[in-house]
Amino acid sequence: MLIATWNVNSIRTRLLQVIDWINHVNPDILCLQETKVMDDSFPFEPFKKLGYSVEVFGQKSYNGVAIISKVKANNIKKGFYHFNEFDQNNEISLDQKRLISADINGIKIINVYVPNGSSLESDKFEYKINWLNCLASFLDEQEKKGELICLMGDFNIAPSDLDIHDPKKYEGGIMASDIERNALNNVLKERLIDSFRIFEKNTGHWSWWDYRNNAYELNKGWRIDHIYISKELSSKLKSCVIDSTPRGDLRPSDHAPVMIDINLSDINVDFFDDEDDFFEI
DNA sequence: ATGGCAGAAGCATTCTGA
Repeated sequence: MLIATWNVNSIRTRLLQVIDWINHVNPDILCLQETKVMDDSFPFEPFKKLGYSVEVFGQKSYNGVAIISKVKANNIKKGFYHFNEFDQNNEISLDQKRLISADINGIKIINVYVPNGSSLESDKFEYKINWLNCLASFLDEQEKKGELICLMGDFNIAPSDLDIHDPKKYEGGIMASDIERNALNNVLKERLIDSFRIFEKNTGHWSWWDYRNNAYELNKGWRIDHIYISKELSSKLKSCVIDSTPRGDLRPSDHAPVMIDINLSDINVDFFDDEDDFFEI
């Protein structure tokens, strides 16, 4: 089963490239970030024509996430829903459309677009850290249910200096600070593993290249798009790949898609309690 | 130290991103 994540930086602008990529790669699940479109304007039809179902959580101009899957998603949740009942005014939970989750093929799929944070001195940085703390408590809730988790998306954090083309230059700055890395590790705790690092221990692998300064041509990138999986899934993981080819297209997203291949055959499908979580393989 | 490039909104220019 192929599971992919891609920050497309506007789904309407990138539509043909995304459809083309799906036709080439044939993913089972594709999580999108920065769709930048309200739900009623999302281009559903091209995906439905290819046999995919689409779940969206969008807003005007900014942010926006979507889950595109061959098997229809169950138990779709938008935002940090676990806060909503007791924290109606929490802008972290309700304002910016940055998280959508669903159960697909016995796995809890969590698609996130983590705030960028601008700079360490910015109010947006505080928002980023608060948002990550909310994500940590969201995962605490999921963990209580004992689900297999695949948490993926644009994290806007390089987990280590190996994930930055020039770590000295960006040391301690946005996407590279200890504060962000600690907040990320608090989300992951001991329960989630970086799929990419199971296979690749070296530097030089990027998922994002700045539009400016010829960064892609000079291969000056960062690895900030990640797929984290439950420990129980890691033994079933066959590969994790960053496909940088779409970044070389005309008018590309500044991010490349990342994907994993999981051997689904021996996952226990009785995992979920809810009856409507049963599915066909 | 600064700006550079791109997208959306909306029609000149600003806001946001990373």
